[in-house]
Amino acid sequence: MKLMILDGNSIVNRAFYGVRALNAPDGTPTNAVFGFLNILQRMLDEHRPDAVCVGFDRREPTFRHKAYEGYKAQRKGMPEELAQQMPILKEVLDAMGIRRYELIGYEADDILGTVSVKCQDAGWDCVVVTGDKDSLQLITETTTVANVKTRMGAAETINYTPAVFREEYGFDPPQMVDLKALMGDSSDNIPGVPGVGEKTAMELIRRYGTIENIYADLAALDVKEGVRKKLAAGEESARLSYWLATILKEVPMDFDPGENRWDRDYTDALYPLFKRLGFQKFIEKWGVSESAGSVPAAASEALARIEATAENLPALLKAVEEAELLAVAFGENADSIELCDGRAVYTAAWQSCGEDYNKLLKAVFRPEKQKLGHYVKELMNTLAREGLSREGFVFDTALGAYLLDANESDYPLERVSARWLGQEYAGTEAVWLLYPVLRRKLEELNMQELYYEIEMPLCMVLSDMEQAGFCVDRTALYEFGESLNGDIERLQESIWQHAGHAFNINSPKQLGEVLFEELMLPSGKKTKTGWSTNVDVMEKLRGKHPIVDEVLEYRTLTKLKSTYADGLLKVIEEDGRIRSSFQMTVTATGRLSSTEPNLQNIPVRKKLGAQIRRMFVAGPDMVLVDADYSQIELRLLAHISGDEAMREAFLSGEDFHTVTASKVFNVPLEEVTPTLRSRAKAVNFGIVYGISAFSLAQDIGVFPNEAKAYMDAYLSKYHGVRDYMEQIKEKAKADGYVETLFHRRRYLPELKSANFNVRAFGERVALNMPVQGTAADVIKLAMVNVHRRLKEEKLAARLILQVHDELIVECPEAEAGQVQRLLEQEMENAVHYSVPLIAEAHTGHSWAEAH
DNA sequence: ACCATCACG
DNA sequence: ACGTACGTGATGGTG
Repeated sequence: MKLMILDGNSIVNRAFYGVRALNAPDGTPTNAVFGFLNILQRMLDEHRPDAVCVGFDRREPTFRHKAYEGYKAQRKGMPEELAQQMPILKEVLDAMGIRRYELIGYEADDILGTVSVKCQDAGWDCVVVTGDKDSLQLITETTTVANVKTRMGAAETINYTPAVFREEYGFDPPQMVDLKALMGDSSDNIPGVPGVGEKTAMELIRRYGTIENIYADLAALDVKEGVRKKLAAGEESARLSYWLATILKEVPMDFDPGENRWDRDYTDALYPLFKRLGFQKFIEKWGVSESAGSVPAAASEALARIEATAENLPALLKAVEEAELLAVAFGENADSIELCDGRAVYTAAWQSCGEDYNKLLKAVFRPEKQKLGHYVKELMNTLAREGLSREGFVFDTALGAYLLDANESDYPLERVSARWLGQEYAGTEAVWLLYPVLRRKLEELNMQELYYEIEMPLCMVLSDMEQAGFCVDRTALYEFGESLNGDIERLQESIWQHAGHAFNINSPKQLGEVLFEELMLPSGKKTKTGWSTNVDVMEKLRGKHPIVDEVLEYRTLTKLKSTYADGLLKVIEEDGRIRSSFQMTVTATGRLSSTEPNLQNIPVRKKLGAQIRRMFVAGPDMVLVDADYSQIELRLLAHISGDEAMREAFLSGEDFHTVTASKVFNVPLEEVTPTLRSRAKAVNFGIVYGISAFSLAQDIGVFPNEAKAYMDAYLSKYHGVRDYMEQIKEKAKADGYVETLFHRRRYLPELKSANFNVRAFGERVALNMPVQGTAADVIKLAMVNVHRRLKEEKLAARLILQVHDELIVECPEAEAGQVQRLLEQEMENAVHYSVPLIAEAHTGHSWAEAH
């Protein structure tokens, strides 16, 4: 028997912050209740308990408050919007027939602790569902803790058993209390030991087990003197924190797990209540009906689930053989696999199948076997590691969901399923069911070419790039990092000298105090949480005090040191290469992004930073070929807007910014000065972003009325651009979205906002996205074509990096000339528009040399 | 977890 | 009168 108890306050909080605003027909906010029910539903599906109940905090002070004034001092601050939903949630639980428990003087945690022990005594298993980490101390062999996190509506949970906990923390669950005694908990105002943070605390508990052991003989600890001092000073605080963090397991309450049995035995009150709240989704999903009484869950007819065994493996292989299409997903490390052919969901694990498991994999991953997946590029990477073929994927449900709405931050299968199927299916069953739905939607939006000719083939290209990686000269990078130390130290000393005391220069807060309160530098305005100390502000203070330049240089150097020197050294692999991941479903415009590490923001603009690119090199006997588009976004703007003057400017072969300057400032081409050219350049870029005269003025350092004059001149010379700007905004408002030339779409809910700023933002995006997005489409298409040609022409060259308008290929020296031509050709001919696209390639032994 | 800052196109 | 350029990711500090 299994009982599930939820921490009502903690879950409702997660739900409140994780679910977008939602209201009942009468206007009452309901997002927290709605989110709570979603999480409840998920937990019921996952754990299938026999009994369910919920514990709540009470408003009254608890025994902890009485002993320690500071305890949760700030928690009165429950937002009004949430507070009004608490009684509604309780009403819902009552109507559902789920018991709730609250006890004056105690917290929900103490109820959870007590219930978990009573379950154990009664021979029941217990699942504790909470959003806080505190309850992890309750984990035992019979009590698991399901820790819920919400990320934009989707709940993710980790089920902690003693083993899972130990794996993550490196000590046992009861020691969670010791950990908290040392590190404290700012959200509960548990002080911990001042100056000891999470890292130190974890290390101490791993090594010494408990605070008792630590304080038994402080002198004997093998720790830094500073830490010993802090521990000594904080002993009293640690012991208080230990007591505060300990969850009670025997609060005075009658509790019998059997009395909490629950089998969706709703009361008559539930239907009208859900109607009132506008919870149609739950009425349908849970089969709540007017006539009420006990209604069983509207369990959809789930597919048969077949687990591979020695006996049925031949049958499973036969099913694979016969299937024309299979949805596939891997378990961890490809040690297990799940398949769906629309008739059943099959699972197989290496552990139970042994050699037969490999046989099954070989059958599934034959190139001609058509497959569906979720995040296919990741599946391909796994397959490459396992030495299996990556061919045969015809659809990626994550990629489909991204093209249909690029505004989501990520695309977990459950969420995609909920959105497009109206139900939270999981695993390969979800993939199987999503396929026809998403395919049809993509057709409706004219996205076939974008999807099947660009995004799907790109999976393989990116998978190859991720495996190839970029060779980095470790020694040179290390030495570069070391060479910064002296200057950083010198600057720090001098900055402290000017301030008259030591402080953390990396802290904007402390720096702001020094600059604007102690040194009284002029009106360092701009604030959100304090003084702004960013470059723009600091540049204006130049010459007012020697500390200013030093801080700016300190910033430059520490950025290079921490992010690029130290940061990149950490991720160089055994073979001397750095392997980034390219994200296909992140940006709202269609660009790729690069993570862990980000290789799309390696310095180049400033001299010192650009040194880093000398350490990005070709492998032995290889060279790098780097090709980039020249002003692709402006060329696309000329094409998309149909502006004849702009088009001719590009066709003339003259420098575009110079031509623009000549038009805007009304001077002959040959009289355009560098200043004029650079101002025209700023206007060109500003236009693409939907800039205002104010910001342009800020950017190029003139008065706003002057900037306004530039923009007016610009838009009258390039009046097609002006027309386009007006027309695209109108269209975006009418349609609710904008799109690229390949029909990549971005919805713009911002345009309907009541807030002026949000609306204005929406308008700028309406201008920018079609341009930036088309550029993204074009280079992606070029990548697919380059990849195909390198293969066709049997070259050893391989694409290793894309930086939005730039492609980098690594190849044997002998191939360089051919590759250079191939890159330029494919990039320039990916599309043919009314303005030619120009790409230039260079070869070198390092990125710096080839760029 | 969030902010501020700064690196890139 | 508003508040002021599009798109990203990593780091260090803070509560």
